[in-house]
Amino acid sequence: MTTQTRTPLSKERILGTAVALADEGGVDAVSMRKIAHALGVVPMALYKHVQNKDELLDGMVDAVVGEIDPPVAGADWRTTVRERVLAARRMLLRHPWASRVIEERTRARPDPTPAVMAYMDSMIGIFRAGGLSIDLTHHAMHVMGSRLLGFSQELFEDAADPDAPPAPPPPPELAERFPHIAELVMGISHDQGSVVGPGCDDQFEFEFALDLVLDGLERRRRQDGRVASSSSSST
Amino acid sequence: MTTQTRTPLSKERILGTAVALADEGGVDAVSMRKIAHALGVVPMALYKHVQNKDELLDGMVDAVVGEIDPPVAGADWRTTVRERVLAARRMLLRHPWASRVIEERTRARPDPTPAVMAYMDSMIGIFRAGGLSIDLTHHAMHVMGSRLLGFSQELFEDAADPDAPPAPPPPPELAERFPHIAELVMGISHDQGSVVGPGCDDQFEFEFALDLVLDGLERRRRQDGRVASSSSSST
DNA sequence: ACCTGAACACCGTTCAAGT
DNA sequence: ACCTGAACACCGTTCAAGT
Repeated sequence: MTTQTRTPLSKERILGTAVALADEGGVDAVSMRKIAHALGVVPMALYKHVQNKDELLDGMVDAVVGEIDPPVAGADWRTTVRERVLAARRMLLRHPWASRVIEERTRARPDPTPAVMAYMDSMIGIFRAGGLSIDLTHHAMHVMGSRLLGFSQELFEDAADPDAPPAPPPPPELAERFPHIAELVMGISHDQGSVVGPGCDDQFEFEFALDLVLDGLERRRRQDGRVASSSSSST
Repeated sequence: MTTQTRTPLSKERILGTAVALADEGGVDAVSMRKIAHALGVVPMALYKHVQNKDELLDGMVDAVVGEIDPPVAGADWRTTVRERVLAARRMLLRHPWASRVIEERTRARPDPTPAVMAYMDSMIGIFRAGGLSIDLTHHAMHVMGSRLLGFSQELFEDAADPDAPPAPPPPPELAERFPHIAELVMGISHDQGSVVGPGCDDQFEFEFALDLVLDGLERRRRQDGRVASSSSSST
């Protein structure tokens, strides 16, 4: 009905609308019918620019992975990787649906999408330039794999909202069934100012894990140098 | 039509059928209608034992998490955690749909399901008994979070099937666009017997990452002892 | 030749009608 | 009072009919 009809449909416009819908309403808000409706178009019109929904999801993945800030030049490998991963995390926080879709689509396709390939290629290049052996770089990519795309971690999920109600103290029945969880929740609370825990600082926890992994890789790199790659590890 | 009608419907029977369907056909094979059909029952009959599909998925999560072998007694914390995580991985390999569903449902619920809580409680107990501080245990749980449930990692996904066709050498066009990936693929191939890489040994890569993390936690634990928890880290 | 509406084969779930 | 079939509001996608 609007003048939107002027603007011709294109894959970019479709992907942009799909990403916007996902950002607003989660991945369930992305359907061929809803995208078409948002564009003032009949559902079947989308199939001129996109083969099917899987290809649409691949396009969304490429769009957001392409948003990740490029690596900054001039620092050591550890800093460069760290910044790049934190940039990836910022993208994932902007698009909460993305980690799920990236994982799903990467699993479903024979190869990752081009932007994901480019991201991986760049990351491998940083490791290699930093002096990691091919073997160690390969292991490093696997280690980062579960991390750099930020899957899960929030097993506690205490709601990041700082204005949330103070969260009821753990019911005594929980303390009885799960004493160690209860101790942890209490302990975390005491370490901080507030009486009952305001939940976890996800950014801190993410960086803790990232640094733990980077420390380990740097240690392995130095060992590699000393033992001249005597271990013929698998793959 | 069969004598199945004799066996009364129960939540256990429904969950067992749902898990079997998922094991065979993936998570898409799990629908209220298909479960009902497999049980020789009308779809609405399921709603007597299960409030809705989300509750069914929660039940499936609890069923498979409950399958994880309990911790073995008498070893140091590092070995105990290692064995437990490898047991979790074995469960995830038996039920390839599980990591996705566990993540989805854990994200959607206010608290994890009871079996997941029990698993976490047990894991926390192992860390604490091993001498990790409450703070460090908390960080450790976050670090393990993305790992112990085994999300992702397979970014390469070279098909674990050892009898797969030798995999075509990377097309020269790929080597041009993604030189670092190409180098890695070639390098991995050379390190092994075969001419072109047979893909990754996922079990090896998993254990490499796990040991990297456990090494890092053990190191932090020893540091903690020396500095008497001077760092008042967030959460 | 192009576009598109109706239709197909699915969903989870509601609800009223039948026993 | 209980059970259940039809119906509702959705899906992605096919395909034939209309321009």
